[in-house]
Amino acid sequence: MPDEDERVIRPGFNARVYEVVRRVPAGRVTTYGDVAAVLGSPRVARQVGFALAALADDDVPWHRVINARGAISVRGDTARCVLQQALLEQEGVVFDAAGRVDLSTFRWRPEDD
DNA sequence: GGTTTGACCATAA
DNA sequence: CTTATGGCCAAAC
Repeated sequence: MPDEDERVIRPGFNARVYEVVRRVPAGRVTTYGDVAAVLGSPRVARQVGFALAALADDDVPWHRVINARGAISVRGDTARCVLQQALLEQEGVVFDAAGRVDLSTFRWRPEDD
């Protein structure tokens, strides 16, 4: 009975989120739902956001994770939203007038890894 | 160990 | 197009 993972990271879920986000290449974006789906359940999208909220590692490109609408979610912290868009534009991601990203172009999937 | 919350998502109006 | 409601799951209190 396999209770051991390849990399047993303590927190469990949030660590897996970080692993997936680290795989996102520069110039691409992914959605919370996609990350959640990779982890096993598309319903844990909220948890993905929560995990990134508690993030403190500079090794994780959290700014490459946006919501399914292609927009940056802001829940009380607008500063992060602006920073995120700036970082993405630095990597080549383009925002439209509504501040949204064309997911058809920049959406990244693990299979593309 | 139950309750609350949360960077979401899908559907309905 | 926007706004409102339900749900789902894991971590924090």
